[in-house]
Amino acid sequence: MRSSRHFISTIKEAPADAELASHRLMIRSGMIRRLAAGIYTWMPVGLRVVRKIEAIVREEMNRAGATELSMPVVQPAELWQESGRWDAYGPELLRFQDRHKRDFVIQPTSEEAVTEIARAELRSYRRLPVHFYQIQDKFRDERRPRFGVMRGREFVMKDGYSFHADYEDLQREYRNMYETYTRIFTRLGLQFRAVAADTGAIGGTGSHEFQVLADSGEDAIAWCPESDYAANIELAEAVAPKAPRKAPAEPMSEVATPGKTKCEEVAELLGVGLDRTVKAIAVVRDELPAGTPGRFVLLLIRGDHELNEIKAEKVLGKFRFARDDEIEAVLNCRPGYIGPVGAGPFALHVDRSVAAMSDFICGANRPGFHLRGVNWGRDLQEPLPEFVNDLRKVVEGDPSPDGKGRLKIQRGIEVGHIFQLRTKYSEAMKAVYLDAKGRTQPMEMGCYGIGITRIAAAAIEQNHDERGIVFPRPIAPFEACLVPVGFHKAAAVREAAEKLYAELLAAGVDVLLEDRDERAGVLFADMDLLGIPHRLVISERGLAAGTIEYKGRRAAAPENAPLASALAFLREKFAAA
RNA sequence: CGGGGUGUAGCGCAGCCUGGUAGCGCACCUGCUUUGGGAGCAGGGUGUCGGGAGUUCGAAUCUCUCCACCCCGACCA
Repeated sequence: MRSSRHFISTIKEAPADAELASHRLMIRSGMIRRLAAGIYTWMPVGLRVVRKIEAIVREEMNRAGATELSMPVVQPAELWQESGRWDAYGPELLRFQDRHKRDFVIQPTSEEAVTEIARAELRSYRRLPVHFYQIQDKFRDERRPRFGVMRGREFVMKDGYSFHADYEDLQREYRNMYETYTRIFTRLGLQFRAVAADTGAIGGTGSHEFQVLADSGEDAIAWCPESDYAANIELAEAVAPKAPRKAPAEPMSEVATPGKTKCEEVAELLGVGLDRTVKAIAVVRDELPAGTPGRFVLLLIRGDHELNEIKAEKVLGKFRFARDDEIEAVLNCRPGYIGPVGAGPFALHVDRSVAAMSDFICGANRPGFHLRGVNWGRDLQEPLPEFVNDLRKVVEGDPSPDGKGRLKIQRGIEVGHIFQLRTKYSEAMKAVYLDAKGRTQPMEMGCYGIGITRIAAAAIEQNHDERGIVFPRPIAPFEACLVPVGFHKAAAVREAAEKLYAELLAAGVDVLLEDRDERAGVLFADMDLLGIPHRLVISERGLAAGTIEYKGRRAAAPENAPLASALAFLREKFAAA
């Protein structure tokens, strides 16, 4: 490819709203251009990266025994009503009507469409297992799209769906996909970690996420250096304290804490550790009618811990945070001073750490006052076991749930997710087959996603420097570039460049010939910005000596090689990289 | 969804407070010079000042309204 014909369009200044390095660099390098919030055009250079990622994913999926098909982006509402997701998915599901006023959706994933195929085509156990996958556009009307294509609304995803006669076979395919994903992300040149994950809205049991490690990631993962434990922080269990609760040592007393509404402030005022305080988070379960006991809940979390909403939802079902006016109406106390002692109609749900505390500090349900020396059993009723649960996020240094050491916390970008769906969709949509004995059975299902376009952003997030992107070779828009200095001035340079360019192309090297009529500095800067991993420079100076200059994108300084053996030299560098 | 902010040339911004008919840098076009790390000089403005309504002799500027986009929050007791 010649740069003069490839629409290279770099800019020096990125839009002011591009926060993330990857977002900024993708704009500056001309990989993407924004069309609307969370919606981007893939420019020629960016599209090459996407296509390379797709090719690796496709190759490994095919190798793993999956079969590619392509389902419609526009899908009828009936299918989604049948699975229940028309109601369950919420506003992220983009819906519209056609000219006949019939409802449609733009697919955010394709469980329904693929199950429709499965139930029509897979009538016999003899046709199972089957694994269909597709690589194409998805649309999710994100509440807040940001970070360029990292969290865009329209994006490219590889989504695969497998159908099995029994759970054992689903588990076999799940392991197969775990290994396939590991191979894919390794080949893509990414640093990643597979972690146990929550199954979330998609449903089912058993799930792993593949997280690219990056400080800017939106997810937090907890892992144990001493074992192979790794989980999304949403899921990671905070194990119950082992030490028995200490006996009460202080009497309960009220202390004035005017203006101190946060645990941090109260702890500082009283000169005690944050882990001696308890915060009370008021929530409401709207599905319980007004007046029902348990509609208002007070969640008790240790002051130095944070609520894990996903864990709380597993215990409580759907809930929302109480409004200030609701708290005042029920407790006659404003937020900041509420607590479990005398909390009236609020049901108490207690984190395990709090249940193990004694002589703790909490709000007094009286504005401007907290209680200290509070103890379970003595000052407030000992909570029943079903009201003591794991409600908090794990923190660095917590014991690993597998008992083999202490947890570390790291941030990550979710680029892959595999699920065992079991029979959630096959039962809802009656995807059944006949087994060897002629009995009707629901199919066991798995689903497996990879965020193709997000990988491009994640790779840049993980690989960049002050001059621009540093692409891993497998996904670089070009694996090498040939930069002639004086292409439009010196016939000798042009001839040598054309000759070597033809030789590299014939050898199958994915090379960009920089034939634009620009100053050398512009060409070098652009090649660095684009992150081309290997660079060859032809110049009059070099030609006189019979040499060509080589520089790796990460290398500090260039080196020279004989022009005659440039191809062999480049191949050595490829092999070494 | 809640709070805040911003919309002026392709991009980054100034001008707005205190109304007088639009400007800077980059990019872009022309010419000359330059030519191995984002060149220099000279010339060129490519704009419904987000849309609409209002106040006014006069609105980018003041008022109202709508829209778009961005940021923060939605763990706060």
